[in-house]
Amino acid sequence: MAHDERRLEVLRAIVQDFVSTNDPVGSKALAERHDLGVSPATIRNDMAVLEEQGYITQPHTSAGRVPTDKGYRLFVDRLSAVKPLSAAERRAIERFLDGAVDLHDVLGRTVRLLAQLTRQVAVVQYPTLSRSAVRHLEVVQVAGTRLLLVLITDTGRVEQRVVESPVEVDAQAVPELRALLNSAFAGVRLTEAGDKVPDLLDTAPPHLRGLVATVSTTLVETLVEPSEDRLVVGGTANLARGNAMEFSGTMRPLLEALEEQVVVLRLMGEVDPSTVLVRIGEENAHEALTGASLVTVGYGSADRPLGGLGVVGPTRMDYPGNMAAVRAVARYVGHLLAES
Amino acid sequence: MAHDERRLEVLRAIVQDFVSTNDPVGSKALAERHDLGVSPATIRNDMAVLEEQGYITQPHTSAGRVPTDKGYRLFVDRLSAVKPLSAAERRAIERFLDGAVDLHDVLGRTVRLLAQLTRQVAVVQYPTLSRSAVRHLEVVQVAGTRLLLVLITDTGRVEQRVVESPVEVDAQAVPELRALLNSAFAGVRLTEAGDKVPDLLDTAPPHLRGLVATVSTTLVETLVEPSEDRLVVGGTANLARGNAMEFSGTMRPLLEALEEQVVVLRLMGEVDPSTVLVRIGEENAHEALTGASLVTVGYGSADRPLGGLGVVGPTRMDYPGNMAAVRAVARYVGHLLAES
DNA sequence: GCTGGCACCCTGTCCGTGCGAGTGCCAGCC
DNA sequence: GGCTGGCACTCGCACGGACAGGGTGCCAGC
Repeated sequence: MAHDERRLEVLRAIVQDFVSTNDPVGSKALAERHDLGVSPATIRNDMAVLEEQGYITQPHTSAGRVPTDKGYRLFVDRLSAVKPLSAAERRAIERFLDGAVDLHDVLGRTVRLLAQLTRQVAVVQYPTLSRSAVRHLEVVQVAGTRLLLVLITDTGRVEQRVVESPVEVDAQAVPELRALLNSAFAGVRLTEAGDKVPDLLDTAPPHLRGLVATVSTTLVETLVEPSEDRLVVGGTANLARGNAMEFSGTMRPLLEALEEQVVVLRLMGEVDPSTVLVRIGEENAHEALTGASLVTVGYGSADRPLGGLGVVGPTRMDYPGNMAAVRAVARYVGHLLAES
Repeated sequence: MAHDERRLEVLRAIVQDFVSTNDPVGSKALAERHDLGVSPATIRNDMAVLEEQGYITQPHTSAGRVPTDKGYRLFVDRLSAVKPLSAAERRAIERFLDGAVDLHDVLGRTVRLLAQLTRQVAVVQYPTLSRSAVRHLEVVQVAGTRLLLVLITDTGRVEQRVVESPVEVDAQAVPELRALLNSAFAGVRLTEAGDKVPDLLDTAPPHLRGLVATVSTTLVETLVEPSEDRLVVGGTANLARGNAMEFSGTMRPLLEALEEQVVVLRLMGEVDPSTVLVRIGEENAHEALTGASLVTVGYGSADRPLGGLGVVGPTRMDYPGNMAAVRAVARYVGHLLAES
């Protein structure tokens, strides 16, 4: 029905105008700025219906309309096309990310890049340990009973743990231990590391057995557990951008949630590399994130997801632009980490 | 002269009142809340002198007085005693920091602890590489021509670099290379690593010489250079605390400076473990930090400084309290890292 | 050198008014 | 039936004047 059709067109126009101006948008302005082919009065009628259906609302009587969360949702789902990035932006991505020296650097650059591209707060999850495999294990003795265990994963991540041995460790035993651990764990996914322990204990020479048990317990315990996921956050200065702060109340709860990390990480957990996920306002089901939207996507390949990244900003954000930026950056980072 | 004496007492009272209430403080309120033994009129005279000398100022005619940067400086230097921490706070420090599993964790906890203790933004510098020594070097081949170099320092820090070799690397050569590097560099301060290279090249067996040259060049180049210093920032949510934002304009430049890191790191460079350094407002000589004060101190021992930590907040902050907290935390972290 | 008193200044607040933006509704037109 | 122009109505906001309160500077007196 051409009828409904136009109504959606009106909604799209409202979202676009409101995102770019931050003013509630009225029927007259809409008619002027968009070729809707109808008069303001007609638009008013459509608006009344849209409001009835819960897609828009007026902050107070006799002000323009503002999209609701539901309105943004419809916009994202049906009314927007992902905006392709400009050539300059593509180039910026390459230039920014090339020349990173290590994982930390890659993620640091990524987060800054995303923040700059979208003018929002950017978050990047460290490649999840549980999805990676052991590339190398290193054991260094730092004191009589104390060993430093360094794990290098095939995603280039380096993890360290101190292991306290109940008995003095013979310096001779360290290279043996290293060899044993590597032959047992090299190439093994961290999630499956636990399964290898019995085998390892069987094959270990008797004089090392105690030590191997201690070390592999720590290894499995601390590294299989995915709680250690970390998050890199950047561009928080963008929160303070809108002169009249965009967020309803203060932005403090948001800053707190970002530092908390756990909230955001949980949301990141559901992400996959093939689709950009958008969570709008109340959909986040977390108090601090009411009034905020997340645009997230996984990076890595479909069979080998590494983690997630995205941006968080006010619900009043440029969804198509941010979705495009997030997706493009995720692809690039995925390639970068896959080949290293 | 009892005269000057009282005038300073007035300044101290002004600073204390203003810090706790955030209202410009007037002569009458001062006389009521502090036992200065004189009448408001007298205090007014003293205030006029203090203003003349530049220690206080009035935001506008007929409002109370507010300390200037210079006033805070005098307060910090001469009028305040470092407030000892409460037993509860000491316990909190221990409880918070114990049970950290690795360096990253220690620093993360530290920054959260400091932020919580002071209700300001906290910053902690990673232990500086250039001041540490090599504990162990690990070489892992990740592809034909690509080696991953992992450096473990005696401060427990782990650094990694990818080294691209011009020629295919023989898998056999890797253990040899590792042994060579370790015997050459183990125990050597990173700053002095460069000096060892000629020796190393002399003693290296001919077939490894090219490889050793490549690797040690990368090592020295990238690791001696202190630019890689990192900063952990926490408690930014505290910036948004003051309902009427404490900072003159917006807090955006400050957030930007904190993300920039380099600005703060430069200030951290001058820090040492024996004295708490306070930089007030304009003293920071950086635009973004005008209106902000830094309280910093080094951690580590005098002969072995590791890095710096501190808090940044509005010039209107509780200097004695923050100085005490910063010092106490630095001491504890210093011990913690020294023994690991 | 301190004190009380007084005139003065300034800001923040409260209220009333006018204006403008935007709406809803209605009658008329295509 | 749907669209349009017109019109009355409703608020929010900006402007401006009045007012109270807090704070100062100065002066004369002790």
